[in-house]
Amino acid sequence: MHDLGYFREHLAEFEKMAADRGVAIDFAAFRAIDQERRERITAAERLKAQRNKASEEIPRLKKAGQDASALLGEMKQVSEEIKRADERISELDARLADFMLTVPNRPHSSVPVGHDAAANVEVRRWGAPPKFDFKPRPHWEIAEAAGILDFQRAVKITGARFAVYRGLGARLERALAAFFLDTHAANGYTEILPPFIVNSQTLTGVGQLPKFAADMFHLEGTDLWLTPTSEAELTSYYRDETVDADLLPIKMCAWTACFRSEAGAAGKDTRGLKRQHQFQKVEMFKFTHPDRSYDELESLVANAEALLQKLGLHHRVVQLCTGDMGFASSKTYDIEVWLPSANEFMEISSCSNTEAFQARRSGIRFKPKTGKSEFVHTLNGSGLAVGRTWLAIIENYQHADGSVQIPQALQSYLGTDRIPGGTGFSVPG
RNA sequence: GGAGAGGUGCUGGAGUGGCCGAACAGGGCUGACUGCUAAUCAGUUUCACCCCAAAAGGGUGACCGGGGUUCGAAUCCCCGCCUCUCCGCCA
Repeated sequence: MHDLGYFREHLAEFEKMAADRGVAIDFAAFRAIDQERRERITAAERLKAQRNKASEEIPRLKKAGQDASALLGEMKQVSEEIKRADERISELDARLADFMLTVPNRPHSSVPVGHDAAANVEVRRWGAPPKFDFKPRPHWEIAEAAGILDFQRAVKITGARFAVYRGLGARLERALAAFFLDTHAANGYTEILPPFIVNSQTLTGVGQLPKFAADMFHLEGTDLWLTPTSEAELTSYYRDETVDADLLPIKMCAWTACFRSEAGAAGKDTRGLKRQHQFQKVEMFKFTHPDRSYDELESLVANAEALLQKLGLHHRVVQLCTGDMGFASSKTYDIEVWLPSANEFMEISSCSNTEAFQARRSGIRFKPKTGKSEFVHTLNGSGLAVGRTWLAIIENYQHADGSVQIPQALQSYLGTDRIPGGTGFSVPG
């Protein structure tokens, strides 16, 4: 219940947040429950003080050889009353905790107010769309013809929204992940290889639970889930710890598979790699001092953009408005890469400062030189979504003959400068 | 998966029903003292919640987590989680 004081103190700001994000939250119910809880605690604690006094009195009476049975009987009554009161208090505690866990983070004052993506603001663009003297094809056509991607057999193995990468396709995925991780390492991020399965507490700490249970894969009969993003693992790395202030900022990166049930996305992006149940992502993550977190957000975005620049991919940076931001975020920049076949931009990275939202839920503090320990700020950003980068390369570097040119930065990882085109539209056996 | 041992404060480690928020040692902090460092001496050292306008003060709870027994639980009982040792199995 250590969030309670913080919550009460900022209630007005939370109400403003709900309006800005366009979500309905019953704050009146919160106030009523909070009020009753306090009254019950006061009453219960009075009884407990009485019980404690009697607990000193009883052995004294016994030692003096006096009869304590009257007091014993009275205390039995009191104990039962205490038990009933405590049960009601835990019930109220649970309701307050549930309530607080479903309230999203407060947006930073610099975030544009709006209820949907229409209110997002483009911050900058880099590069230009590639020019084709033929009609550019979508990546699934090119890739299946080239024999580097196979959806048909993925259906056999698992089901819809899964993919099999093959030959240079598989190697391109691996090359991208390695290129990303090596670049991050050079920028001072420590590489982490975490578990891909996480427990409920880890997911609650980042804000995925309890609200978004339906968007994840749950392992039946356990408290475990397939991770939807390594942001969860990286946050929980320091869960319930107080880190040394001198260590901040702590920068980490991780390559993992990510799993999303994509509930509610039926019929959306059903062709191609864009929206899969399983995809790979390299994540960048920072634990920072509260005074530095917005500077660190800018450099985090710059680190992600630099990857696209080295790959020569046209992209833009968009600042999300209040209504389009994620549950845990105070401020988010999306990076969107150009997609020739669709003639539009596609999200390839999302970089957020959650301020102390996740740190509070996860109990991550730092101890300053003087004074009390404080919550750190946590930042996360894709650097980058590997599958989406893969498809962006296939589409942006395609040739009329179906072959794909490989950007310079990737050639040593892939061991070739081009993926040969295929003639048919089905993957060979 | 089977058998056993165990989980106490910043750390090590006592504590088997009331005198334990917790001995003792170490560490940290404050002060004193000694050219400096070191040593020595004295003091101090958790967090959450409730009452109180606030401060001062008072109170409640917390010895892995959750239940139970009892007037009273770190201590007894049950369930769970985790760690260690041995055996089995396995990439």
